[in-house]
Amino acid sequence: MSKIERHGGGMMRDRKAKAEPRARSKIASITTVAERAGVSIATVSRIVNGIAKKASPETVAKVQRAIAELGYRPVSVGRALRLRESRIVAVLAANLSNPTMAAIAASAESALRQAGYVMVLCDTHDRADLQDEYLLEMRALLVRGIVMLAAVSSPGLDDFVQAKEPILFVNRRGPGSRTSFVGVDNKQAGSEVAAHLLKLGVTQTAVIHGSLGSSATAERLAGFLEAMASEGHRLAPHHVRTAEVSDHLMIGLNATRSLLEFGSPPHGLFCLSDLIAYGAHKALQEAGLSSPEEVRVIGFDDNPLNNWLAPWLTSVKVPYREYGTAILEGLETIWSGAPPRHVLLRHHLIVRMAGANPE
Amino acid sequence: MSKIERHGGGMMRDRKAKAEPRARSKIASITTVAERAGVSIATVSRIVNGIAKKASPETVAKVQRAIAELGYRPVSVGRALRLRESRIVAVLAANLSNPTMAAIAASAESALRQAGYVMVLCDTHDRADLQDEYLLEMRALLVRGIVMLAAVSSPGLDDFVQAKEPILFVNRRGPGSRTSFVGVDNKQAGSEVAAHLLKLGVTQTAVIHGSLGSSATAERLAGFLEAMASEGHRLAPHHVRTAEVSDHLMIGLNATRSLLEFGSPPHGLFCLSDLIAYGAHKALQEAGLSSPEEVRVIGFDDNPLNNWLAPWLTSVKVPYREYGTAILEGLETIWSGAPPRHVLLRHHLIVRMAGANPE
DNA sequence: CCCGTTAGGGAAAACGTTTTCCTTTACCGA
DNA sequence: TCGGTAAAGGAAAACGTTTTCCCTAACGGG
Repeated sequence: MSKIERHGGGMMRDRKAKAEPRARSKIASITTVAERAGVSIATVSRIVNGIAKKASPETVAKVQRAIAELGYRPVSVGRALRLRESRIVAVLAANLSNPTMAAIAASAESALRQAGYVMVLCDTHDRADLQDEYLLEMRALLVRGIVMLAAVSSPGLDDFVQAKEPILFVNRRGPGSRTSFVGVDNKQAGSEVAAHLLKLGVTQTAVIHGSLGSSATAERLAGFLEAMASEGHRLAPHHVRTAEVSDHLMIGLNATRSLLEFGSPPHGLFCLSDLIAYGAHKALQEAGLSSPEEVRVIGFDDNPLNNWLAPWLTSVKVPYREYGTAILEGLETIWSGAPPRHVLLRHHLIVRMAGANPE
Repeated sequence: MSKIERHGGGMMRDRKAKAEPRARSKIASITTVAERAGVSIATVSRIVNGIAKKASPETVAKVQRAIAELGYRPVSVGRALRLRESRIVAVLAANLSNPTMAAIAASAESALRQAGYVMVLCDTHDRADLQDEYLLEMRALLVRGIVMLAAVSSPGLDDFVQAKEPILFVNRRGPGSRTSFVGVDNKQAGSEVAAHLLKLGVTQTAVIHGSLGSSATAERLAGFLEAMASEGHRLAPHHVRTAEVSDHLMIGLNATRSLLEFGSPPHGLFCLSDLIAYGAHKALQEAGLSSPEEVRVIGFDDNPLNNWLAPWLTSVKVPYREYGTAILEGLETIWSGAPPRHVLLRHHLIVRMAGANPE
């Protein structure tokens, strides 16, 4: 205060009164601990980090007592600055309102936490500009790794990949071939769906998909179409549809509505995500078509709620729970300097046959 | 390398070969910018932070050019260390597999991001020990604020509240009365549900709830029971149920199953979360009971998927989307030093009447 | 001509770590 | 006794900021 008084008046102050770092309850720093234990901060640091052979048992005991008494915990920020790397891992998700992505993010959080990391979660809303902004922000945070949970292609992303930043791609592959990846075998899954329908004798099929910019979408579609074609069934162009909206639910609804305007409905409808399938289901209901009896709807992801709310929906289950550890391992591979790997998690086709009215 | 060679062999190394901070592509620091622009780092800092009246227009131009050329962005960690406070806001959620919490977290992320903050998201799994561990970790990160998205009571939490750490409680109230809160008026909502049922002539009702440790649960229940009682309807003890599991879906399933063992089913079933309602619905189906015709099921939260998958479920809609800005405002209130406030967001009862078989 | 003010900007400290050197003992073998 | 080595631990630098002082030059008023 006295320093401000010197000027004699408040008019001249051109910055906000923020002045010095905020008070907040003082927390113990390594210096406090060192003083209390009567050693140097170097020794405290070594003991905290378990560097052996550098302190006598008595010293270790002294220091640990001081730590306990003061409730000391190293300030990550100091460490990060010195090491030029924090214990933070960033997860950039394309769309957190998608239950599947949210579930994968949650799984990643657990796995990262157990390994001592902290997750920063960002929603890029599938926008290239936001994604780039986030990438820069994350670099400024000195994050230890970046997990792209469904990346969109963007100039900044290319730069980061080029610069060999530690990036792991999940579900959608990264640019170029030298990127690490965790996901499912979308193409294989697509062809399994085709096989399943054919086994049921369903040959009149249609597909509804979201943006083909996503490698996952493109691969699912390719797998399905190729498997169908190899059995002699080629889908008419108007049987492979999408809609000009970004929300998958609305894609399902709108695309199915317009699909039904083209003559007789298909007997099998492959929706490239569960959300699309929900939308499709609604459109089918509107049209008085029951699923799965009249139109067999197949989704992708297998939202856990399907067991409770969508007993009519056959879906490709992706193993959310396993994503967390796979992501962690993927990051560790990157950190170890090993060449990039592609890890494919096992999926399963969950077949549900219950009618819309299950009584 | 040469330093290691000195020892002549690998046996003696007692630390991992990590040695010095990792290489990574060198990113520009404030020093680089200062040198390039031919000014001091103090000047660069002032210009970056928009401190007026301290640099001539030409200097500003020079510096900004240097910044652009180098692609400089301040390293948050350095700033955080100096200010003893980062731009990170931590969100500690009780259960990220709950779609409602995930949605609120996603909403918070957007709002925080727009205000220039970065969200760290943690899943406490409703465990006191994990929550405490996270709290300490977040303090070590020098986070600017902590959002407790459904807190569990824990010793560490009490400490933090005592220490006046900037904590905002969401959905579940914090310990003591001097804590900031954002949520809905659970009690009022509970009584509205009662009123709704009574208006429909439904007086035989039951309630299924999760842990009563949650203030939200307790308030919803109290609101409902009191409103019922005030109209002369008291629920039998076995009509207010829970189940000894943590998963809300299973609570709904198990509690409803055992409820149905007690004579005639209620005509109205208030489930204190949508997930509980989904479980209840399944149990009702098993028993051959249709909803809403025979048993009117009412949920809470109104999962966005209800419109698509649960046309039989009337539910209290909480405004997810509004949580983000409310949370941001709540934090800003705390930071401004104003006394704690309780903000109640508007809820709505969404009435759905469609039968289980909507054709 | 002198004093006071202001604009413009630099030097340096501080934030909390980790790690590299360096020093001091103590001990052991020859 | 000497030389060498190991154990134990300290001093100090560095990481990238922000901010407090401080300095200089210019300028305006008396």
